[in-house]
Amino acid sequence: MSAAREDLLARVVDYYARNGVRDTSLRTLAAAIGTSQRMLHYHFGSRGDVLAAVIEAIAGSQADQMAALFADDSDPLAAGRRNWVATAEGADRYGALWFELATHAMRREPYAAHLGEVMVAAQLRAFTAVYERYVDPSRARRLARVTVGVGQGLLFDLLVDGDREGADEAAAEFAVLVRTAIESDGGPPAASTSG
Amino acid sequence: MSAAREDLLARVVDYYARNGVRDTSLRTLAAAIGTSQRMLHYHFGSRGDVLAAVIEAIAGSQADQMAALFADDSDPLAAGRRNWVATAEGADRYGALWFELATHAMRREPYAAHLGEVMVAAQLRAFTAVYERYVDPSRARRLARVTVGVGQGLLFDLLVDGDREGADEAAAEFAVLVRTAIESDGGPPAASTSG
DNA sequence: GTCTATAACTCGATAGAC
DNA sequence: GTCTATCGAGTTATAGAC
Repeated sequence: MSAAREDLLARVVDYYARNGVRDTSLRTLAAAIGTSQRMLHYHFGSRGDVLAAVIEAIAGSQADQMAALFADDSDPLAAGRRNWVATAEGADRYGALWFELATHAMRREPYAAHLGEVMVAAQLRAFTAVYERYVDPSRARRLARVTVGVGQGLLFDLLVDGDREGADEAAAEFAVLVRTAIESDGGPPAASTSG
Repeated sequence: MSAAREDLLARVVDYYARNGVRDTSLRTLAAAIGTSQRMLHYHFGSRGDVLAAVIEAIAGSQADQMAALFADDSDPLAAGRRNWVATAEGADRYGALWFELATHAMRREPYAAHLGEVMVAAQLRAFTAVYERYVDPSRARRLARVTVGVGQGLLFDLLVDGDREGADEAAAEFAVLVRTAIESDGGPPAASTSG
């Protein structure tokens, strides 16, 4: 994986993020990012291989971001807040591409399997681990799925209607709902060594 | 709008729902639904006009479904439950198309403006009206946005990982969160004539 | 309204020099 | 690694008979 390829890939991702994947030919793409159609074939292979490389890049950086957001677990519930802030900040740039690529995973395209895993399963695991500090494992799983859903859904609505303030307020409201639920819950069955 | 066109449109929607819009040429589409490329042009116009007609059809039936789901307001909170059931039932058939078309609204394509309105604004209004029976208008708006987001987000996760049972459980868990929040809330500021 | 045929164009992919 | 040139297939859209 040469430096030239890395450089090219970054520009391809940026172009797709701004313009979408659909209706973008290799010709148009190459001209827009200052390279030639020939170079795209040379570095990536077919058009599908370009898309696959983009999807892998997005999946990879999403995984990295997740790891960073959940690294500091001194205040586990804050991970949810940090996760939403990061999501909303990247919305303008990567939001629409996020959903467009997600549809590839939904249609079970093999090259998008890893992305699907990162988009849902990885997040579910992370939030389940967080909630298991406060409630029993079964409810932790349910709360995790709701939380991941809220993240995806608020991003969806934000991208469609552009109401960032409303989205932020809703995220805060959800945090209240979760805190209330956890506080009135009996807590995890086993003893937890809270840090 | 002739009966032939209506009939054709229904088949186009069905094909797009099963196969996606991208990478589908008019030739392929026409052959698959038992018509000719010429007829698509005749009834709809350009390829873009076909897509616009599909989007309008989806927006229209979504609006109809919403109206039906919120018509019976004897138990307002049940609307959320009915909404989720309807969403999950249609997931396999229309879920991926829903998100694919949503990206057109996110990119502010003019022909998708109405769809965006139906996908978010209309739902926000409906759920805000529901919650205003229980809490003050400001919190009702926030809860409505969370609720709409949960619907979109749980559908997203369901389509990506296929876990219908997990999605249903999460929807039920969210209903518990909302009920708890409403019960511990002071209620709406003005007197409400509860039915 | 429906058909066949085709014009005019763009696409992905490759050839081959440097 | 990067360029220009091009092949062959596939695309939208239209023409024109019935």
